[in-house]
Parts: sequence; C-alpha cells; structure tokens
Amino acid sequence: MTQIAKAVGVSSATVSNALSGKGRVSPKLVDKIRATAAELGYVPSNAGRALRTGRSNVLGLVLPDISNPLFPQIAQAMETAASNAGYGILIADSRGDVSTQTHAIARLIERGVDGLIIIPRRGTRIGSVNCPVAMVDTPSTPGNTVSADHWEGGEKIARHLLDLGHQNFLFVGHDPASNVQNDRIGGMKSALGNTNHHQTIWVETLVREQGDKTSLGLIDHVNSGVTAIATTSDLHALRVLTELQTAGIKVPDQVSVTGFDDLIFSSVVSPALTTVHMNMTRIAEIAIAALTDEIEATKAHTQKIHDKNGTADQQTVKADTSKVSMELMVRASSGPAVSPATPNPNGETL
Amino acid sequence: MTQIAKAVGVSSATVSNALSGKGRVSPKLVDKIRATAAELGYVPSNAGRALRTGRSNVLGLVLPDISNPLFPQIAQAMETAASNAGYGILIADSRGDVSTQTHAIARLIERGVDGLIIIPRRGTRIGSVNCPVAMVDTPSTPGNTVSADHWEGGEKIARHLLDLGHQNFLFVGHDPASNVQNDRIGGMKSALGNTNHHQTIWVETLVREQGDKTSLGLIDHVNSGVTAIATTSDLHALRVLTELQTAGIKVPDQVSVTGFDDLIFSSVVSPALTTVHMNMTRIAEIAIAALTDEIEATKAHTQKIHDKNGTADQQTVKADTSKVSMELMVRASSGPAVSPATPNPNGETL
DNA sequence: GTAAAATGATTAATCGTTTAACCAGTAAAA
DNA sequence: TTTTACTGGTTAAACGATTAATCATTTTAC
Repeated sequence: MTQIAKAVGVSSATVSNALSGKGRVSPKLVDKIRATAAELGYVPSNAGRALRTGRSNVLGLVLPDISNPLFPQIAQAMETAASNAGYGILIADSRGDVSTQTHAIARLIERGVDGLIIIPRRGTRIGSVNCPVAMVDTPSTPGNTVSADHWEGGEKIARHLLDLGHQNFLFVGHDPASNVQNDRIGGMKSALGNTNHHQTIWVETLVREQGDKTSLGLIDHVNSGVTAIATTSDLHALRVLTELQTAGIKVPDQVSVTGFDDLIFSSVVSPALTTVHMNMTRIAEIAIAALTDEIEATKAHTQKIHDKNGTADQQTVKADTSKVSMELMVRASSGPAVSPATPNPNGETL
Repeated sequence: MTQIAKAVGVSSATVSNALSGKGRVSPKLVDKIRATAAELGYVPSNAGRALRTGRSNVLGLVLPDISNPLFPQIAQAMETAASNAGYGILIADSRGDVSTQTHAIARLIERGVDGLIIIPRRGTRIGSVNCPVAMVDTPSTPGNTVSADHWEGGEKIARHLLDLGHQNFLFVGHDPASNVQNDRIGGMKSALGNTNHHQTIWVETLVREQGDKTSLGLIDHVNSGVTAIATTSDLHALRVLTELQTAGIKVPDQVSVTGFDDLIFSSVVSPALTTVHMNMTRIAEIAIAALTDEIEATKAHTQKIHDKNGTADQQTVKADTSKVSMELMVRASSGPAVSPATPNPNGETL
C-alpha cells in the first residue's frame, strides 16, 4: 500500500480510503490508485488488516464427527456461503470426543476466528466462548440457530409410506441420544397416529451388544408383518436394503425402505433410495448470515463499551428462520404395501 | 503482552523472549512471566504475529470436488496432521470447475496461507502461485508430492481375485481422464497378465450417453462369463452390488465385486465390500511435513534474499516418501470363482 | 589488573492497514 | 467582507508481536 502511495504520489491513507471507498477521495484519483494497485499486483495483507480492525474474516467450523458422510455437503455449503460473505472457513475436528472438542474450539479462538459454527453431536454442551456461535442441530434443541426441520422430514416420509398403504412400520435409528434422530423418529411417529403399528431399533445398541457385523434381524420383523422400514439415515437404509436383498427379500415389492439425508450414493443404488433431502445451502446461508450480523453488531457495540468481559453471557446466535423445510425424494425403494394378510410370497422363514 | 510486561515490571521484549524462549531471560523471570501470562489469560494474537513474521500458520486445503465421499477422511487426516504441526486448515471448494478453482486458490493466497495442499481432479494444472504447494494425486502424476500407491492397490485387489480363481474380469471406472482411476485400473491389468480376459466400462461415459439412471448392463457381462467385477471406487462397487442383487444375482456366489477406498458404508452393506484401504493419516502427515519443511526453508531463504520474485519457478513440494502402500480389506463381497464352463445357475437371461 | 566474553535486560524499529484528527484551499452564505 | 461549510487530502497514532542493536553488569581469561 505504501508502494502504491509512493507510485501515485499520495499518502498511504489516501490509498486506503480510495480502495475501501470510505474517506473522501476525488474520482480521478480513485481510478488512478486502482489502476496502479492492479498494475503492482497489490494484494491486501490480511494480517495487517486483522491487526488493526481486530477481525480476521475467518469463521471456525466445528464438527464433532468429521467422518459423518453428510460432512461434504455441510462443508461445501458453509464454505460457499462464507465465501460469499467475505469469510474463510477454518475447520476443526473433534472426533466425537468432548475434551478434544473443547481443545479444538480453543485452537480456533486462538487463531482469531470471528465466529464459530458448531454442529454438535449428542448432548454436547458448548462451553462459554467469547465469540458469536451459530449452532446447527435441530429445532427442538435449545440454542439451535438454524437447522433442517427433521421432525417435518419424518412426518413427510411417514405420510408417503401411509399413502402407499403401509400399516406396520419398523423404525431404524442409530442412537437414542441424538436430538436429530429423535426428532426424525418423533416426526414419523406423530404422522402415524394410533392406528398403525410401529417398533424402533437402534443400530448402535445392537452393534455394542453384538459386534460390528451384527445382523439387524430384519427377516424376523418382515415375517412378523412389517412392510415398511424407515431409517433415520441413508447409511442405515443402505444397510437395511442390502441385508434384505441378500436374504432374497425384494425391495420395494415385499418391503419398502426409506432413508434420510439424500447422501451421495442414495440415487445410484438399486433400487434408488426414497429419502428426505436437506437444503444445506439455505441452512448454511442462514447460519452464516446470523453469525456475520452478530459479528457486525458486536463490533459496533465493542466500539462503545470496549470491555469484552461485559458480554460474556451470550450463548448462541439467533436467526430469523430457525428451521428449513426438508424435501421428500421419492425414488424406487418405496412402493405399495403388500396386504398384511398375504403370507410372505417368498416363503422365507429364516 | 504489554499488559504482562507492565504487571511484571519488565519490557514487552522480555515478555516475548520469555514466552518464546528465544532471547536470554533469567529462569526466575521466565517463570514469573509465564505465571502472570496464565493469570491474565493471555492469548497470543495471531494477527500481530503474522504481521511481524509474515507467516500465518494456516494452510489451505483445495478440493476440486468437495462432495467426494472420500473428503471426510481427507479433511480429518489433514486437519489432525496440520494441527499437530501447529497449523490450521482453511478449506476451499472449487466444485470441479477450473475457473472457480483458480479463484479459490487466489482467495486462499489473499487470506495469507503459508502453503497449499491441493487434491487435483482430472488434468488440473496448478497455476503458478507464490507459496509452497503439496499435491496429492497419484505417484504417476508429475509433481505429485505424496499419495496412495493406487497402482499397487490395483495389483493387490487383482491378485486377490486371481487367487480366488477368477479369469474373466470386468473393470468399472468412473472417468478415463482421472490419473487415479487409470493407475488403479493399470495396476489391476498389470497383475492379470495376458492369460486372463478383461474389459473396462466407464460410468461417466454411460451416464452422459444414457442418463443418470442408466443400468450398467452388468447382467449381459455376467451372462457372457464375467465372474469378477472390480471397480475403482466403493461408490461404483455399491452400484454394481445393488444392481446385481436387484437382478437376483448372488454376490459373491455367482459374481465377486470389489471396490476401492474403504468408504464409510463399505463395511455395513451386505455382503460387506472387499476393498482397498488408503492410509490417509500417513499421507496427510507426509504432505504436511513436506509443506512445513519447505515453508521453513523458504523463510530462511527469504531472510537472505528478501526478494520473492526470484523464487517463482518452484512448482510442488517434494517428500521423502511419495507413495503410501494401500491395504487390501478382504470382506464378504469376493469369493471363489464359479467355473466359467458352468452355465448361469439362475437361468437369468435378461 | 586489565581485556575479553558472557549475561540479562532494554530500546526502538518494523510488519500493513485503518481511522480519528487536522489542515489548506475553495465555494456558498450572511 | 467576514463567516460558515464543504472538499480533497495529509498526519500520525494505533493494533500486537518480533528482533536486531545496544547497554550496563558481571564473570572469565591471560
């Protein structure tokens, strides 16, 4: 910037004003400065700016479980939204461990992030941090900034199966401690009403008790009359689908299978999975907007107070819209229910 | 830091020296400074440090296709390795588009990253950038810093199938323009020798010609004697597996199916996929080490020269080890070959 | 006993940007 | 003509850390 100033013959303050458009600089001079800046290949120093303004224009993205297959979608959406708002995304992985997560957050803070986006898992408590935090979990979680309306997603998929004539359901979830999973299953149950039969199994519980390679015991359930298996994740839907297919049970002819999240593989398997799609792009935009708004506000506030200890009680950022509708993706894995009276046409008895 | 200096009654330079351990400070004073630093909750300002030292301690991770299902593994491994080396990871997504990628790289540079890790896709050319670049692609790519030994992975999986008695192979790749895919298939072919029959189909070509939902036409291949279908990705293996199962072809009884990458779902489908696992942790460690070494070297070099234009010819960073062995994961989707003489027991003729 | 060397700390400059405060002109208003 | 207001710019002080240069002391060496 000093170089530009020297080249044009003005002070560096004028260059700054010209480039930022803040002060009063004559139009001709602005053009001249812009031109020489481009000519000299000027790249603003983020460090200098960050030092002066106290803001790094970087947000931290904290994922308790980075191996989550939904992560690519999340990261992509967040990166795009942040980039559009002039922010970069610094990632932190806490591998599901709480202490590692605390550590990861601390590292991000030390790096000077202006805000945090946290995708919590289970009952993660966010320790008090002195920067704005957007939390993306599920609408029923206290402090949730924005997320997909998992409950509504559950309702949609259950109604779809009801419309197909199903009356006997099996829900497959991963982990009863997850807010998201509970909302999804809650939504499904609420759509079912009292007249339909349903049970729930949790994969993690089975795996913990019977090992990684455990069968989900789906054949018994099918033989006992279940015609629709609704899972809380495409990953489980895939497990269910292949387990059924291996057992010779036809999907969707004998049993319908549904997933959640519309993961990358959902549309390429046979039969393609009926699932619920999450508008991650919109969720990311809302989260980032809420965060940047708060950052701006904090800045203005700090200018007057100039004492950060006074604002330590802030929890998570609020957004205008806190839930984003999910979209039902009807594909080949769901079909009309076979009459419960009809015995299993395959005669498979295990 | 000034506060600490004032509190202890020394100059801020002494505080800096005490905390960094660089200058000469008496042990007692070091202890005292450390104590007051902790007491005051001192967090070093990255901006200040970055401004003075010219290094941000942040690396950029560029992924041309962030929706790649391998991304979680990559991101996690890179983040951990970088974190251990004292660096943060700023992500950039270029959504497969070349111009977007150039833009993304420029953004990272502007943010002041000290180095770049680039996972290229297809024949991506890295434009000259004035910071160290580590490229993770495949050993046969010029400029590759480190990657999995995809060729060897192909050999391993082909030998595994050969050991099971297979003689008629179908290779399923995504895209003939990918270096990684070509190496994988190249390795498989080289292990086969001349006595075994093989063909290759490319999914992207089929999708482009016949639409997204196209069948891979596997049944024809199976009927014509193929007993082993080896894919270059678990995603394709999954597609193959479910397409076969839907058609009533038993895996692995009639046909063996193998994948690549050991993606998250590979072990939970039925039958679990035989695949090749990539030691991403090690790859990340090597890449980050090569990058940080170069950063250190550049720093030392710059101190003397102090003219960055002179070092513009550097391409990508070199590592001691440029390929990391892949591990064969034998699971349930591969089994002994049925005799090619035996007609298809299912009698399925399409 | 004096020169040389090591010790432990300080000074002050520097990185690049922003911004409040100030100033010299010129134009409009009284 | 004097006062007021605006215009287009400059000055200089931050922001927080690092580090070369310097300076008293004290220790060691010959």
